[in-house]
Amino acid sequence: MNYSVSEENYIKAIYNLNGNKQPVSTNALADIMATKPASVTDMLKKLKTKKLIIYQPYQGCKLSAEGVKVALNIVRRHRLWEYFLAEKLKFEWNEIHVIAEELEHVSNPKLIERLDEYLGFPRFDPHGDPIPDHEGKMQMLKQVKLTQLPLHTPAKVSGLTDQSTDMLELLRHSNICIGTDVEINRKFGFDHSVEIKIPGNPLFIISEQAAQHILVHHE
Amino acid sequence: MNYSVSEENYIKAIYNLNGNKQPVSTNALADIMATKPASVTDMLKKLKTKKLIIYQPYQGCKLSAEGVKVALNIVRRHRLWEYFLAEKLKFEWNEIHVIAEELEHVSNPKLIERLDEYLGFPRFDPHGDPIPDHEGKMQMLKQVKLTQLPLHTPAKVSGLTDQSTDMLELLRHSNICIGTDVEINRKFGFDHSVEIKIPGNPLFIISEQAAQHILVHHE
DNA sequence: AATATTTTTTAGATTTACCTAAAAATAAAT
DNA sequence: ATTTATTTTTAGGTAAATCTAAAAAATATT
Ligand SMILES: [Mn+2]
Ligand SMILES: [Mn+2]
Ligand SMILES: [Mn+2]
Ligand SMILES: [Mn+2]
Repeated sequence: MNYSVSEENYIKAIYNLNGNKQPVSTNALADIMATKPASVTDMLKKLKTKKLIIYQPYQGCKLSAEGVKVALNIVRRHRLWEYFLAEKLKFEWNEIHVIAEELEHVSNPKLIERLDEYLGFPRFDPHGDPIPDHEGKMQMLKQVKLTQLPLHTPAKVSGLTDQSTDMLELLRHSNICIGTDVEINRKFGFDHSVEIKIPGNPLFIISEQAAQHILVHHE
Repeated sequence: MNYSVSEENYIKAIYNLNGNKQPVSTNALADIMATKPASVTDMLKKLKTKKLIIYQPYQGCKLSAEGVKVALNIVRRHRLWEYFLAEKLKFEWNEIHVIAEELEHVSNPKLIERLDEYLGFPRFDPHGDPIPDHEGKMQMLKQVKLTQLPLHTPAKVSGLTDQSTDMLELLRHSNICIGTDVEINRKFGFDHSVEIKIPGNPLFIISEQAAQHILVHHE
């Protein structure tokens, strides 16, 4: 099957709202899609007839098994293009998302397989999110929030729970990227801010608010 | 300005029918766009109000100066992506066109400039067609048919006037691609076939029929 | 010049993806 | 248990891009 750009964006939005697990409300979807609830209802009816979602009026919607498959494919395309943009075209990691929003809809299957191969089958995108393989499987890491990392324990930044422009700006200013080695040098009880050590960089402090959105993994 | 995929495809089609020089008929356009003349008329009215074409009912259409600019930009994107697909993703030259048809509409200007840079500012696409630079300028080669290349004159294959599957098969069998260095070693008066020399390859003969569709440039 | 043919445009519909305003269903508060 | 507020759906409409069928204009043929 082949889906319109609009259908694909809805499917991906439902997936991003955890619609493969819990029901997603019409309003939540309208909010994310920057559209009106009435438009969402129209689209939900359409996606239901295409058997991509499970939907009963007033009950919210969830992705069907087929819907999850379609969603994972879009996510795969999105993240592979993000990797390409960052790795090959040297875009900053905060610039890549908008461009990948467009590229993800170019749906030639052979193109994506060749791109994957060309990139060396990366398993994580530049934001640390896992890239589904051609079967939709993706590798998960056991991550902890930076706020919960024990003192003096070397770890690697592997994800972000806030990927807003403001957050990315802050991180770039602090020289933190996905893959950066970090360690907590000190924790401040007053505001729960943490002092970070990055090899080769001077020590610096980050707020609890920021640190709780930075995921790391260690051992 | 930002144009729809449909508008862009029409502009490019007009350009490909030499609509920057001669008027293009409604039927010719309908033919190329695989649509009905009535639909073409609708679109021509729209492109006229956007000042991309010069159009009077029953008189055909031509691109305006702005229309040519837009067209060259689409052609630039198309050919850069074709180069990427062939050079980096190792697609065959006959597979790349359809994919580039989609990619050309991803219209982030910085993306295209970065891609151009990443590819090393190529000036010709894998079919030998010139790639407009960011200002719309493109380098033209004085090409001659291989049949008209003088004996023992080193030249480079730079274009094809027949891009059929059969032609490709023949060329691939003979190790001829765009950019291949060739030289005519001998011409046979009987059937006007020519013996070709490619550095590092054994000599071989090609028919006049094939040779007249291969464009080369020399000096 | 009159007629026939081809080309192009208009008229009127359809589909997709939106919208606003109002009605209906659900959830929360009294 | 009512009333009130929130959420969601229906009803009806718009704009883009297509279509078919019919009318009009331009060309070609007698
Ligand atoms: Mn998108
Ligand atoms: Mn990402
Ligand atoms: Mn196209
Ligand atoms: Mn080409």
